[in-house]
This record gives sequence, C-alpha cells and structure tokens, in this order.
Amino acid sequence: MEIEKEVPKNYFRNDRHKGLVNIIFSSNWIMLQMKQILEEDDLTPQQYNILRILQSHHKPLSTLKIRELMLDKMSDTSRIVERLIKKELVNKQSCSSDKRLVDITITEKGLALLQHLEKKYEVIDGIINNLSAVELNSLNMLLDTMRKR
Amino acid sequence: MEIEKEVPKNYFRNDRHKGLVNIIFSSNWIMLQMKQILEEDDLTPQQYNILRILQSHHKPLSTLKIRELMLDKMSDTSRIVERLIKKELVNKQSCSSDKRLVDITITEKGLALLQHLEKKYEVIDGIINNLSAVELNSLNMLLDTMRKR
DNA sequence: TGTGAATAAATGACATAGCCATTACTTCAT
DNA sequence: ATGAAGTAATGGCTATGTCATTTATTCACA
Repeated sequence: MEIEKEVPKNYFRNDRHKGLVNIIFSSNWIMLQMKQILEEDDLTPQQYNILRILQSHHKPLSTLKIRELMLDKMSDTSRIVERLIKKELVNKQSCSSDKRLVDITITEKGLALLQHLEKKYEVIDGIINNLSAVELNSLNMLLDTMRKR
Repeated sequence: MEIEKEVPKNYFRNDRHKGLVNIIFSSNWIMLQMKQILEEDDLTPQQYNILRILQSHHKPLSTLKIRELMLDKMSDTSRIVERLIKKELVNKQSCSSDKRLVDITITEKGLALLQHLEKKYEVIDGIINNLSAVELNSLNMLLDTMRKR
C-alpha cells in the first residue's frame, strides 16, 4: 500500500498534492476495513457514527445537533436516523422544551450492539499498529495543524 | 476544526483511535472542499479520479485496471465510466489484443476540462497550506508507514 | 482440437447516501 | 398578533456501492 506504487510518477503535482491524496487514500483504506467489520452487524459507517455520538453524549440529541457532530457534514441525518429507528437502535420523541426539535436517544439494543462491537476494537485500532506512540502523536498534531483556520 | 472540540472527551478510546478518526475527519474535510470545486464543472470526485488516472497514464486503460488504480477500491467502474462517456469526456472501444477488455481513453474534451481545472489547483493545494515542507514530508511518511503490511 | 475453467465487462436489482426544494410546525422578536 | 426564523420531514432526483447473473472471450490442457 505504498502510494507511489499505486500511481504513476507524474500523478502528483507537488508534495502538497501528494499530502492531500495520501490523506484521502489512507482514509479510504481505513474505511474499507471498518466497513467490513461493521457490515457483520448490518451497520453502515454513517449509522455507526450516529450511535457512537449518542453513546458518548449520554443525553438526547436533536437531528441538527447530530448532523453537526457527524464526521460527514452535509449528511441527510433525518433519513439515517430513520433507518436506525427501523432497526430499533435509537428512539425518537418530540422535545418537550422546544417542539421543533426531536430528542433522539440510543436504545438498550443500540447500546448492546455497541458493546458487542467493543470486542472488535482491538482489530480496529490495530489497523494503525505500525505507528509508535510518538509517531501517532505527531500524526495527530500534523492533521490538526493542517485544518487550522 | 480542532477534532477535540467536535467530540466529547470520552469519544476516543485511545490515541490510536483518535488517529484513525482524525484521518477520516481530515479526509472528509478535504473532500468537502474538493466537491465544491469539482461541482462547478459538474464532476464528481470519482469521475475526476478516473480522468486524472487516464491523463497520467498516457495510454488506454481497461475498466479493471482503472478500478485497481482508483482511490476508492470496490467502485462500480463500469457505470462511472459510462457517465463519463455520456459527457464525452472519455471514449471506449474494444481492445484489439484481448476482446474481453475495453480500451478507455480520455478525449480532447476531457483533457481540456482537466486543463481548465488546473487553474484551480492553487486553491486545492492551498487547502494544506498550513504545513511546512518538512511537516508535509513527515505527514506523508507517517501515513505511508501506517499502511505498511 | 475441443472443452471446460477462468477472466472481463455489462447489467439488473436493490440499498445507502447526498442534495435541493418545499412543506409543516414551532418559536420568537417586534 | 404577526411575520421572520428555526427545525424536521419529505418528495424527487442522482451517484454510488454491492451482489448476483449473463455474455463474450481467452486460455490451459487432456
């Protein structure tokens, strides 16, 4: 999976361009493996992302709030939530304090599914096993710096 | 766009997990901007990817070869190529040496479109402007290392 | 040489998702 | 009280991923 072997020498305009493509390529490479893990439980990455957001916030969130928190902005959150409701992984009810909003909560079944997935976290995190703690740290800092402003 | 501000503190299991999410998050962040640039010319990222592959190889490629070279493996290349043909950006003809294959070539119109897009490369590469040459180099090396094996 | 396995592409059928416009309801400021 | 703004849902469309099947071609080998 060396990016140079995947593209002809003149594909990259410069190191900046190579950096951009490298990030996209790496993300796709990770997502491919994530998808395989999630599809065993009939989940898509988007659906999983919403479940994790609900789990980590410990409180009902509105559709709007969920969309803001999703890795993929611009997502059609209403309909993804709808699919999760159909699977009984989340619940929806009108928010009492502001009836324009809805309160989405994760169900017991949803939490149980996430717990089941935890067993696979070693596999997931192992994807990035080749990097030392120091290297990981610089990677995270470099990506954060890139997105500044 | 600091990833810590986007997710609650307990969202990440560990630095490895944060690294994975950071790469995905960064890729989505780049893609969002790429999409905006490309949609001005009615191109999707997948379609653009195929055009760039054909341009950089300077020779006809089969559907299979294109799929292998795409950033997004598993893509339904036949049908994406079909859309490019409809837009007259690529041509298709049966390969003379092996009639199971097809030769996909980029058209003059396709090359002209890519040339037109070149004017926007500064904007695209500027996405990553915050990183110095040295930083870019370490980023690329870290990502390459991550994907080893 | 003939035949069956393997390869490449296309296609049907379906699901997920992104995207835009519109609608319905609710809140809020004036 | 009223009109503007916020929120969600929905219709309608497109692009794409995914799986199975079909068709045409090539190739190995008995």
